[in-house]
Amino acid sequence: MEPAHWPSEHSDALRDYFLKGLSYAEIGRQINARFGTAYTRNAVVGRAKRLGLIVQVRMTSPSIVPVLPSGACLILPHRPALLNLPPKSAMKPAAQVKLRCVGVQPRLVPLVELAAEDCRYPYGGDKDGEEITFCGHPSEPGSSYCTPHARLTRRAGAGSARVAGPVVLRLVSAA
DNA sequence: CCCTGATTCGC
DNA sequence: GCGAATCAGG
Repeated sequence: MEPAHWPSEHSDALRDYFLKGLSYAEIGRQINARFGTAYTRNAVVGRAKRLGLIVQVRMTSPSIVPVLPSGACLILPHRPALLNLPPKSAMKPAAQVKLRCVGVQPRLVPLVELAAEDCRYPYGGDKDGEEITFCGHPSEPGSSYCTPHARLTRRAGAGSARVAGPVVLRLVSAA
């Protein structure tokens, strides 16, 4: 990794997605797809936190209430009904966020030319006003995506990449 | 089992 | 500051 620091574009995208309500994993995948990076969701979370997007609730155990005035009780005098920032929970607008970027070359088929068996994997949804095209690769039966995209929707790296594991410590009982 | 969120810790 | 490892919940 050359850039030890997040480019502003990445941070901007992160903030955008974050405020949009996407999950960290999705944000990470989106950013990775768009910029060709390899941020893990951990990285996204960590970055988001450091960036100040994440609400840090400082709840230390002891003495949550520093002072307890005999008469004055500050029991939430104000009730801000709605906050500017959407709560990290209770929101699922982007149910199925499409992903992109895989080792595949999308045919970028326009919607009008998209066949029934073509992988409906959106490309170009990054920028507003940009034409959205689709992967167009033959999709798996029963799925709307081609193999790589279908699996991209799921987990990454796994699948046929179970190598590089923690070795197979094999005891050679040579004698 | 899979997923995600959030924190901690070493680099 | 960065991100992997790790823990915790669904």
